[in-house]
Parts: sequence; structure tokens; C-alpha cells
Amino acid sequence: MSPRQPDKSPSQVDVARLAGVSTQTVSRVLSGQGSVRPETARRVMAVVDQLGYRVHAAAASLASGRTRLLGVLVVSTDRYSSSALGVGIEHAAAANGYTVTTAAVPDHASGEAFFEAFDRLERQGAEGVVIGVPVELNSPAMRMRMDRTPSIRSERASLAEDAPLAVDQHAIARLAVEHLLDLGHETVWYVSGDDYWLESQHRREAWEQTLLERGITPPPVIPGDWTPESGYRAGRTIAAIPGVTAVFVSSDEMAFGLLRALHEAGRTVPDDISVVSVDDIALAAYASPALTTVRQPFEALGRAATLRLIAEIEGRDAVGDLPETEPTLIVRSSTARPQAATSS
Amino acid sequence: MSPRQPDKSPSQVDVARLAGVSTQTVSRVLSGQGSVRPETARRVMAVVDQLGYRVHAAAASLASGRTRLLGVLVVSTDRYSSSALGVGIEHAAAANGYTVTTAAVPDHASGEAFFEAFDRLERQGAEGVVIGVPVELNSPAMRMRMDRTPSIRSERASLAEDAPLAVDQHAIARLAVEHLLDLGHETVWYVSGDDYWLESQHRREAWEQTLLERGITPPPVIPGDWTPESGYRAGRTIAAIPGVTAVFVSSDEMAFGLLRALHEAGRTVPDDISVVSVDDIALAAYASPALTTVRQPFEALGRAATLRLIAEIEGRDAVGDLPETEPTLIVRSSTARPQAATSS
DNA sequence: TTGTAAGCGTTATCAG
DNA sequence: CTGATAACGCTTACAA
Repeated sequence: MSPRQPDKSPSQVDVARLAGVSTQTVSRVLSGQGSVRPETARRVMAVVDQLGYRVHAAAASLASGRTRLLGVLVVSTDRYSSSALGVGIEHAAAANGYTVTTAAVPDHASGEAFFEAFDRLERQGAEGVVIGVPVELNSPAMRMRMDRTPSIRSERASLAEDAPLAVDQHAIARLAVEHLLDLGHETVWYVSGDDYWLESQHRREAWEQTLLERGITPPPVIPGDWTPESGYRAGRTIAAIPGVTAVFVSSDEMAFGLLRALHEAGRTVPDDISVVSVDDIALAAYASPALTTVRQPFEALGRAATLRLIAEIEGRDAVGDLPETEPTLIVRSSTARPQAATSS
Repeated sequence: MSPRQPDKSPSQVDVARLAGVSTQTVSRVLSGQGSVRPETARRVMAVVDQLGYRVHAAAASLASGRTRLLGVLVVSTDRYSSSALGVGIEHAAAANGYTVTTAAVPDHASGEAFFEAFDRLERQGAEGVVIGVPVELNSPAMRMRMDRTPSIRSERASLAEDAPLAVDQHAIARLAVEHLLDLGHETVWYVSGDDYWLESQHRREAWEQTLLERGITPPPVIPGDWTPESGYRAGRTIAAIPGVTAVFVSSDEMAFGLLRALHEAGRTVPDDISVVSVDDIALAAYASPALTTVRQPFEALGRAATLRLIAEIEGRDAVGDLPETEPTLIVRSSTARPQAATSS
């Protein structure tokens, strides 16, 4: 609607001229590199303010070879994990003078789509990228990309690998299952997330393993896909199975659906069935009943990943300053000791 | 850990040399601008693939004066509205060859912090910005910024102004209140969002106005701040007030807290009290009872805002292709006719 | 402490 | 249809 203003924005040259110095001096003042007589600096800054001058990022990065741009690769940004991660990433980036650009790939995107998104980030000049989607890190195509631009993944690639960065999915499942077992439940059923996600697979493995360690044969997995709808379906399935007293659901959102299905089927939580989920979203405390859940420190994780990434980009080490990323069990009202069998 | 590869990435010159053409031809092939003999183009592309060449964004935008970068200004990205908006923005941007960079300002940020974020986006080269936070658009500082970089706001600045873009907050409140009134409730109480947000203020105004139009004196506003905790507090307050039969809560998240408080106080929804909220988040259908709510089409809004912004940047008009952004009432189980007064 | 000169990798302009 | 050549606005040497 409004016409684009024709007068181009002021450049370093304009500032230099008005301040009666060379462009180099202007650059020095603005970057803080090199020494400038205080008085000169003041004079330059005055002109900068007067003109409303700001460095042209493209020109600066063309000349310096640095963009201070970080890329983030996530699935549809409205997922809880994506946005929670994003908060941590943005903070850490901003604190270090980096900016962030996001590329979202659709859920269940093909490897193709993923590479495309990665390339888009590289093309924009991202000096590093935080990967928040499930990808096969060992494919040649991925290796090639990670080779030229440092990348860090916010989840562990395999149960065995010890990525100091990822939330320990094994620990999450163990925390949940052991809580239930320690309460006196004889076994724990598992409602999975979408197995497209490694997290989901890892939790299943750890759930199985924890049960096995106690000499319990794992019951069949009830499949879910993270959505409340799938939790609801899982709840109906579970309600139809006699004898179930404890369920580990792979996300809070699914737990909401599960709770409703159980309620509709006349099962009360936690009296008939105990439920523990994962994430600790803001609403978890306001489910009925309030959810016992394993909190994932996504924000800390995003921060940690970013800090490490920046360290790698700048060629230093980033030990010591890394935030804690251990999952923690939050006990609320959806879990209890199993009812005495007398009632049945 | 891994050393940065010393061999710099290939440039247009490298491609040109290998393909036996000028850099200009390479540029033409890659941009699709200007005509090139098909055979030449093929030869260039072959070299491009072979070398893994990709244009250097900074250089390109320095030369062309275009960045194809859009900025987004939101509060803490983990808010539902922010991320839902973001999804729409990203889609529309990607579909038009633009990339997106986000600047998050803390909730309740000062005008200062906001301008800083805006400037950061400008410095990065954003050609336009979508504003998703409450700001005074008429301050000189803001005027100045919007003057040099096209900006579009995803909410209506005042109840009177008819921004074709914003979700109609007035309509939201009217939909909610009239639904309740039509059900037979004598008045409707209102739990506000955070009044730092214009949306919240506008909904209050419209709630008041709708009541007044029917000759009803609005009861006092129960203050909230969007969080489930504040909804819970509001619920306790309401439970202590005799005679309340209908409540309009300004967000689904608050509704969850409200529901819990009401439940704890022994009031049943919707039999004793009807509740309608706003947003229609994924979990709204899984509250107990399922929430009747006014859906805000955030994604469509983000898309529409972006489309208009791009149109403005490119100096064309964007009529016709704008998505619908009307709010819609979703009736579920948290509302019903008031119980006959006989029971009291 | 300050200035000069030479690029950085593209695209635009103008010839051919 | 293709190719020189000149910007684009800044930073990094190197000189003064």
C-alpha cells in the first residue's frame, strides 16, 4: 500500500564522511575491534545515531565470512517439543550474539524433504544447525552435510550411544516403569508414541528391558502417535483388557485422551489404573486427575545443544557451562498403589 | 571436535570455469532469469551438481539488494498462539520462496525490548516483519520502523479499526456470550486474559457490550493471565460466588484450571456452570468435560498476514487469495441450559 | 590511532 | 544468447 521509500539507507561511507573519518574507523568503532580515540568514537556514534545507520548484514558477512546465524530443523513448529526446544535455542543463541532461523519439515517427512530443509538453512548461511527431527545420521547424504556445517542433534541416535546432549530416553522409561513397579503393580503396559521418532523406540526398548530385569514378560505394546486421539483409542483398548492396573504413556497429550477413554469406560484413575506419562506440559497438572509424568527438560536441552554448537563453530570447548538435562519424575495424582484384589 | 574443512566451498567462478562459460551465464541458469541455450544450461547444471555448488546468500543479496527474508516477532515461542501463527507463516513464506527468522521477546517485554528485537530483524535483512506481540503502533519509534520495513500485525489494534487481517476479537466474545445467553443463562461472567494483550481487552469490551445490548449489567471481571494457574484461581473465586451459571474464559488453558477448581468445589460442569473458552487447542476436546470453545484460526491468520506482507514487499496487491480468518464456535460438552432454579 | 587498498561472491548493466 | 565490467557495503590486511 505505502510506497517503498526510494532513499536508500545510509552506508558506512555516509557515516564516515559526516564524521570526517575513514570507513575503517567507523567499522572499528562499531565492531569494538581495534582501538579508536574515545573522542573520535563519540563523534562517529553521534553520526550513527543521527543517520540511523545500521550495518548491512549481508555485506558484513560477505566480507568477514561469518554470518552468526544458526539454523534449527524441527517438525511442524507447533509440537510441544519443537517449541520448548526453540525457546532454549533462542536464548542461548541471543546470549552469544547469534540469530536463529528455523526450517520446519512436515511430520513424517521423507529424507528428501529433510535434506532440502537442511540445504535451505545452509544456503541462508547458517554456520551450524540444531537438528530436532529424527534422521539417520549415518547416511552418506547426511554425513556430507554434517561435514561441511557443524550440526548437533537434540536426541540420542541410539540407545547405546552416549550423546551427552540428548535427554536420556532410557532414563525416562525407567523412571516411569520403576515408579509404577515400586508402587506394587505387577506389570506395566506401554502406549507408544509414533515410532517414526527414535525417542519412542528408545522408550519402548527401555520399558521392555526394565520389565525384563524384574523378571516380568512385557505385555504387547499399544500403538500411539503422540496425539490425544491416539491416546483415546489406546485407552479404549486398555479398558477392554482385564487386569490392567498400570500404564506408561509416551506423552502427556496422549495421556489426556487415555484418561478420557478410561473415564468413559468406568475405570477410575488412579484407583483402578495408574497412569504415568512424559513431558510435563503446562496442562499436565490440570488433567483429571493431575498427571504423574516424567519431565523432559527441553529448554535446557535446547540451550545445551546451542552452546555446544557455538563452541564447535568457534573452535573452542564447551565443557562446564552445559545445563543439566536429566529427566525428572513428577508425582501427582494419576498413580497409586494397586487396589487390593479383594474388590474383584 | 572435527576440524573445519579448509577448502572453501566452490563459487560461481569455479562453476563458470569448469563449464566453460562466464559467471553471468551461471547466474542466469541458476536464477532462471534471462534466456540460455538449453544445452548450455544443462552443461552448467552438471558442473553445479558435480561441485555441489550453491549460491552464497550474502553475496547474492548484497548484489541484488534482496534477501527474501521475513522476520517474525512473537512472545516466548512456546505460547500456543505464537507457534500456531508460526506454522502458517512458515508455510506461506516457503511457498513464495521466502525464509523466516524469528525474534522472541519475553512476555510483558518493555517497548524498548520490542524495538530491539525489531531492529535485530532489520539488521538481519528482513524485508518485512509479521508482528505477533502487542505493541503501540502509533508511537513515533514504531512509525519510523514500519516506515522503512513493511510490517503487518496479526491482531487488530483497536476495536474500531477494521484490520482485515486480525482475528475478530469482538466476534469471538460475541459468539461465546451469545451462545451462553441463547442457552438461557441470565448473565455471563468473564475471566480475562492478560490485559497486557490487546486481544484480552477487546474481548472484555465485546463481552460487556454484548451483555449491555441485551439489557444485562456486566458482573465484575475476574482477572486472569492466560495460564492454567490463573484459571484455577479464577475458578475458586467463581465457586465462591453464589448464582453463577455461565462463564466465558479467555483461553482454553485457563479453562483447564477453571474446570479443576470448579470440580474441587463440588460444582459440576455444565450442570451447575457452563464454560466456554477460546482457542480450540488440541487438548480442548479432551478436557473433562470437553470444552465448548471459540476456535481462532491462527494458522490461516499467519498465512494471510504473510501473503499480504509479501504482496506489499513486492509491490503488488494480494486480494482474493487471502484465507478466511473468522473465528468459529465449537460446541462440545462444557455448556448446557441452566438447571431449573428449583434445585436451589 | 587512523587511513588506504584489495577483495568477499553475486547480480545488473551494457555490449556484442 | 552470451560475456565483460562495474557495483553492492563491509572487513581484513597493511601502511602511515
